[in-house]
Amino acid sequence: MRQILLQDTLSGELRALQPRDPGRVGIYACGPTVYSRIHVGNARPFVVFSLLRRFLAHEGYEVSLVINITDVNDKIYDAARAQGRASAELAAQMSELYRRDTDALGLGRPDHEPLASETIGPIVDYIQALIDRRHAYVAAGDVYFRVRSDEGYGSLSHRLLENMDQGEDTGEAAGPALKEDPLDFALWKAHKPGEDTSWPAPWGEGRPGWHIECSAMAEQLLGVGFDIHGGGSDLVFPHHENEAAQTRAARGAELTKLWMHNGMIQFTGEKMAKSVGNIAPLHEVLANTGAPTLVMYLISGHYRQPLAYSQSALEQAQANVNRIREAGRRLTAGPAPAELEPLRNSFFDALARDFNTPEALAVLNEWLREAARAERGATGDSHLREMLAVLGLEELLAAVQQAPSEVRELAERREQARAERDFAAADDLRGQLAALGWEVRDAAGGFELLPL
RNA sequence: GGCGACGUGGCGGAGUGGCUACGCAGCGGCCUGCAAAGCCGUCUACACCGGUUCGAUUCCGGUCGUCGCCUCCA
Repeated sequence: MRQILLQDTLSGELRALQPRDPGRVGIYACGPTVYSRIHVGNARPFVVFSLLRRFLAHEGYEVSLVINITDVNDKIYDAARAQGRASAELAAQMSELYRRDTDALGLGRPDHEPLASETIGPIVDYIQALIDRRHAYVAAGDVYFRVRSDEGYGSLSHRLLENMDQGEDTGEAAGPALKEDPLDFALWKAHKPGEDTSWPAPWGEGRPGWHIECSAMAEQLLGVGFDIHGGGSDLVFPHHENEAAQTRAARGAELTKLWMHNGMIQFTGEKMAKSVGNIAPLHEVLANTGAPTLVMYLISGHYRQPLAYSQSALEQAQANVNRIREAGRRLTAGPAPAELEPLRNSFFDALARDFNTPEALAVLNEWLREAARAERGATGDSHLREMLAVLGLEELLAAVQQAPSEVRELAERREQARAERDFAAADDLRGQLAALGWEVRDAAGGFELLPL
């Protein structure tokens, strides 16, 4: 087992992973709010944490990955209302599409995908605990968290309360100020006319606020003080700051041991976001590029850095994917040469240093070069298979599909023409093959047919 | 304004106090009927200005620029 270092947002430092329960790692990552289909930016944390899980499993850990689905939220009410639909129906549909869209990444499902709407009981209990401990108060059916009652508030996002731009909508029209302090945030929102879902609670009918669901769901599935909490860097404040505060206040313990945040996907110079409108829907991109190319694109930069989205970036990823695929074809199934072992190890060492996928890919390239250089007869593919599996790119080694017989026949005829040095006919047959969607290559012992 | 991060060669993108990252593109060569694929070799760097140091792209300070958060947001 390698020592695994990860950048922790709270301390701002690289920290060694030391699981709460030896050999077992619990990860909670914030998933989408389901009011529309997800985009490439939303896919980044899904991919990062799915691959991190693979790497940790590779290193011998038993991993439990939780990615939640927020299915009760203002945006869902708004979107459903605009479409004249029930909010629960919209949320259910978008949840299903989210699963389908992320399934298409080919990385499998998280171990748990809790829904806010199915965790109401624990959420209510959580809020009650906060009220009992005087960290929360009821105001006209709402319940608010008393931010100044948490001494640690601001520590995760590294900001001081006095520096906070208390971004309350100054809208006097917003009604009477229910909060004791503008910094306080809602744990529970009283039911309002026009909202078509609500649940009973000791302080009145309503629904949970955004942040409390994560504290509750994470605790339900992983307990307090689990190993890694992740999500996009845009969630550090206020979402994760609030989660941390809630758990500290309710349980007297830290929610997680390590905070891990991925950088934003940028499109047209700024963060890809629904609110900006610069969206590339995941399912559309996947339909065009295929999963390996998109995954390659996402791991071509370090997870903490911003990553620019563009056609040319996808083309680069496509080229990388093709090169690996080509290289894989020249290998044979079986153990890799012992002299390539150091490179295999360097690959995983790179991932152990804050999940440095670009560095790992550089090592993988070296492995490919050495494998090609050493190529005498047959080089085993075991290392490559192992490395690609951790990156979620195992399908690059899938066997090429067999060409249909009529295609093979054309290729045979072309071989014949070449043997007779009738190159005009040979080139014509190559054109015919291309028209059928097959590329013919002259190989050492004959020809090779590859789908275009 | 506050907080956090970043500015690397034509492009993408790691990393390091002194030693080729890596990939794409380019260039030269090998292979080849042609092509594709592949192999070998190779050119373009560390925003700017100071400081520390025998030596800085790498540490410190400043300048300029960019991004994220401070409001829903992966």
